[in-house]
Amino acid sequence: MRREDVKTEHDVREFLKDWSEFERAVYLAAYNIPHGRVCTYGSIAKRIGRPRASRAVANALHNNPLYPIVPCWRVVKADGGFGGDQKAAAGRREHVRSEGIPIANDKVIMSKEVLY
DNA sequence: CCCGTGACCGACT
DNA sequence: CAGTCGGCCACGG
Repeated sequence: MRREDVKTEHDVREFLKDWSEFERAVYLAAYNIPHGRVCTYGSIAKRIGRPRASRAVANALHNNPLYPIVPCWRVVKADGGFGGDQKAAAGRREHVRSEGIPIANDKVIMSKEVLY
């Protein structure tokens, strides 16, 4: 399965067959975040049944092999901020803003409407 | 198997 | 309300 041919969730599974179960779960969860919404590292962790693995979730997303098929930029910190080095964080922030999500003071304004 | 390294989190000053 | 601190956990060396 070639990266360029990944179009569906099934394709994502296939493409990641050799990755760990944990990473696969993280990428699949992120893959399902709808356009115009965001999710936190912690909630992704809960969603995949590892409620305390938020740091590991962040590590996995940092190595996202399916960008931009897996929209890792829609995953933010619990306070709406963007982690990582400034340059990359700013890039994800603008990407999120371009999808219509309200931002103030470099953070997403967390509301239940925008939260996935 | 131990150790350092993070795109984290919640509680507590 | 901004920092700090301890706990967390997958991964690679």
